[in-house]
Amino acid sequence: MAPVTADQTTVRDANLGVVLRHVRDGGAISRARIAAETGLNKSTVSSLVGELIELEVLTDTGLDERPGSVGRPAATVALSGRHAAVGIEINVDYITVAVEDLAGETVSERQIWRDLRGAPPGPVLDELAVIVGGELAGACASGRLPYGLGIALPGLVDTASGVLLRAPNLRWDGAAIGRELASRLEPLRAIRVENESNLAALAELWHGEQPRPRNFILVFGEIGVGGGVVIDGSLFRGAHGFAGEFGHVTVAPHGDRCGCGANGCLETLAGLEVIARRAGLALSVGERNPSLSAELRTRAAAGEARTIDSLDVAGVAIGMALGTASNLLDLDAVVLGGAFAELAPWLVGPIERELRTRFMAARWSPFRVVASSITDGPVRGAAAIVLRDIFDNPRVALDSVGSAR
Amino acid sequence: MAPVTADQTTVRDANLGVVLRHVRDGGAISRARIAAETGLNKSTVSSLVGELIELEVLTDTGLDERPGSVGRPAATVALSGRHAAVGIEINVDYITVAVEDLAGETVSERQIWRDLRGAPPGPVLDELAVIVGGELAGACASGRLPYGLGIALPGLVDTASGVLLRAPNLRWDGAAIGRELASRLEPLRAIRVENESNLAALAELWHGEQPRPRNFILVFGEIGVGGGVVIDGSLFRGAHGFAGEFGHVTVAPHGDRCGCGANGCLETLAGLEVIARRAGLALSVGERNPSLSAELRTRAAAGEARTIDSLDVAGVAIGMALGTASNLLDLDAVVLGGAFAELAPWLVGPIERELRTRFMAARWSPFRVVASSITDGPVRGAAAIVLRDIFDNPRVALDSVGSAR
DNA sequence: ATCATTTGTCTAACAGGCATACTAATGTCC
DNA sequence: GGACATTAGTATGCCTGTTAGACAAATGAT
Repeated sequence: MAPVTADQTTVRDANLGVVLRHVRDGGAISRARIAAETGLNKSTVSSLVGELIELEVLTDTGLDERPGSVGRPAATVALSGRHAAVGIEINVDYITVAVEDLAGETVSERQIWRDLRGAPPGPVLDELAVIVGGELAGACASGRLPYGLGIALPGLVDTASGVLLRAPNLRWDGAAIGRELASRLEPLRAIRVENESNLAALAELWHGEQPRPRNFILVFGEIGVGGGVVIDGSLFRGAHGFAGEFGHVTVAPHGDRCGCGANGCLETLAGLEVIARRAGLALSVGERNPSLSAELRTRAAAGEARTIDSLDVAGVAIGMALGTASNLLDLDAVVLGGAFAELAPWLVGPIERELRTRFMAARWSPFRVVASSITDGPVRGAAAIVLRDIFDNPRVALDSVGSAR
Repeated sequence: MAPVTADQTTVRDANLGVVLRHVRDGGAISRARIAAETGLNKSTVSSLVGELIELEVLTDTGLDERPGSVGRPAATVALSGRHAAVGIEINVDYITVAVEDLAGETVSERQIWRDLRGAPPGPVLDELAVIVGGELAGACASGRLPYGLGIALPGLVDTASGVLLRAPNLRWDGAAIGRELASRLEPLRAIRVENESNLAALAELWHGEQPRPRNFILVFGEIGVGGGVVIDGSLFRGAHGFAGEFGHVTVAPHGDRCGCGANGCLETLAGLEVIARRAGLALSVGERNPSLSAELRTRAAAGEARTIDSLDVAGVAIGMALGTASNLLDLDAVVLGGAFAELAPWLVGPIERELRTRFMAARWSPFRVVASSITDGPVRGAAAIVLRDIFDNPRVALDSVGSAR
C-alpha cells in the first residue's frame, strides 16, 4: 500500500534499463552513440555500460570497422546472450519447450504432439520437468546462465499464484502449474505463468515482422480461440490478467453452447475443430492438429467450396468480434496467429469487410489485418516475458547473480 | 523518439507527486505522518512539503488538536484549493459548466438545456465562451488561480488536436472544439478535450462513493450510450483515446442500423430514446431529456408493464455487451451513470443475470454492478483530468505560475 | 610529422535523499 | 511545579548519481 517513492537508485535503475533497451533495439553500438541518441552524458553512459557488462547482459564486440570514419574508432557493445530463459507452451494437443537467450536467439526448441484433454496434470508435469531439466542442462553446458521459466497455458491463469484457474478445452481447472513445476526443478530466479495468447502477442511485439504495430490484438486460433492485447507497446492484462479472452466475445447471442457456459461465443463459430466439422472433415479422436489445419489449408487452396464457406463463416464471426474489440480497446491492427495465420488468406477478406462497417474509428485509425509469421509465439513469448524482467530493471533482476559460477 | 532518461530532478518530481497525492487521499496530515506512511525520510518530507506550499498546492492548516496525544502537537497541511479548473460538458441536449478546485470542491456549476442536434458549433461556442469567461472571472474574484479547461464531448475525440472527429448524435463531425474555444478565451495553462464517458469514469474514480472500484467500466447512458474504462486506477484510453466505445458493441449482428453505420450496436437497443419509444412514450421534438428519464422512472415505479419490459430488454442487451467487455477488459465492476443511474433498479437485475453466464472469470472476480451517485460526472471529470496534471507532476505543471498574481 | 576529429575516461560540481543530531512543544508522573 | 518521556520538525554531513568540461588515446587528412 505504501506509495512508490524514488531515490538515486531509482534513477540508476531507470537509466540502466534505458541503455540496455537501446542496445537491444539498435544492435551493436558505441558508448558515444548511445550517449548521443539517449541524451545521457558520455560519462554516465560509460559508467552504465560498465555496470551492464559486469552484470553480463552486455559484452564488448570489438571496434566498429566502418571505413571512411575519421577519429578514434568506436568500441561497440551488444547484448551478450549470456542469460537465458526457458519457455513452455502446454496446449490442448501439444507441448513445446524452447530456450531463448537475452539476445533473442532461440537456443533450442522441442515439440511433442499429444492430446491432453482430460489427462491428469501430474504425470504430464513429471515428464515435462525431465525435458525442461534437460534443456536447462544443455543451456548451462553452452555457457548460459538460466534466469527463469515462463509457461503458456490455454485458459484463465492467476498470474500471481501461477494457478490455471479454468481451461475449458484442456479441463485442468485449478492446477497449480507454477508451483508444481517449480517443485520438480532446480530453483530459478523467476517462474511466470501466463495465458498463451497474451504471450503470443508479446512474441509478436518482440519478434514480429517489421513494421510491428504497437496497438494490436493477436488472435490466436487453435482448437480454442484466444486473444492477446498490446496497447502502446505493452501487454494489456486487465484487473487480474484475464483480459483479452477474445474467444468468448458473444457473436451470436442465442447461438450454440460454449465450453465456458455461455451461448454464442466466437469460439463456437471459429474454433479450429468447429471450422473443420462445418467443412465436412471427419475428425478422428486424437486427430493431430498439424494435420488438421494443414488439411483445411490444402482443401481451401484447392478451391473446395465447403471449406471456403466454413472459413468465411469463421472470418465473418471473427470480424464481428473484432469490431466490438476495437471499439472497446481502440486498436491499430489485428495479427492472426496459430492456425489462423495459416488460414489467413481465407479469413482476412471477411474480417476486413466486417471491421470496416463495425469499427467506429476505422476512418481515423490506419487499421491493418495481417498474419503472424511466428509459428511458436506462446513459447517464445513465455521465454520473453521472463527475460523482460532483465530489460525492465537489470540490476534488480540480476542482483548478484552475475557472479554466480 | 529519444528514450526517457532519469536524473535527480526526476526523483524530486516523483516524490513531490507522491506527497501531494498522499495528502489528497488522506486529508489534513502532519509531515511526520506523511514520512511514516510514505516511507520517505522526515527531512525529505519537510523539504517536499515546503516546496508544495510554495507552489500553493498545499497549505498549513494549523495544529492537529486531537486530545490524548502525547508529545509535540503536529502541524498539519492539506490541499489548498488555490488552483482551479473549468469543466465543460457539451451533450446532445444540454451544456454544463463547472469550476472545481484542487481540493475537489465544486466552486460553481451551471446547466443549460437545449437540443443541439445539427446546430452549427460556432454560435454555440460563442455563447459558451461568454459563460466560461464569467465563471473564470468569478473564480479569480474568489482568489483562485485558473489552471485549465477540460471539455467533455459525446463522441470520438482526437485528444491530441482537440478535434471532435465524430459525434453520431450531435453531428458536429470534425469540429476543432479545443482550438475554437481557446481562441475565444484568455490563455490557460492546459486545455484538454475528452470523450464524456471517459470523463464520467474518471469522476467516479475521484469522487464516487466508497468503496470505489479500481477496475471498472462506467456505462454512461443518455440518448447515446458510452463507456469509460478504468484499469488499475487509471483511465484506459487505447491507441488514440477512442477506447471504451461501449455503445457500439455489437449485440444483435443483424439488428437495426445505428448512427455509426453498423448494425445492432448496443445503442440501438439501449439508448434512452429507444427505450422510451419501445415503452410507448410519444417523443415530441426537442423533448427535454430530464423529463424523459424521469418519466420512464415514474412509469416503471408505478409498475407500468411496457416500460418495465422495455427497460428489461435494454438491461439484457447491456448485460450481454458487458459480458463481452469484461472478457476483453477483465473488469471488477460496472457503474451505471447518466440516465442509467436513475433507471438502475430496473436494469441491474437483467444485467447481472447476463453477466453471470457470459463473463468467463465471474467466479474469480468479485463483480459488482452499482449505480453512480454522481449526476454531473462528465463536467467533474473534465475539470479533474486537467487538475490531474498537477497531481501527476506539480512542479512541471505549475512551474513559475505559483508566483503569478 | 602535424593537426583535426572522434572516443572514452577522469574530475569537480551539483542535486537530492538519508541518517542522525538537535531543538521545540506538549503530556505525565512524582 | 519540575523532571522526564514523547513526538514534531529542522539542520548537518554523507552517499549516490548525473553533468560539464578537461584530457588522453587513436585514427585519418594534410
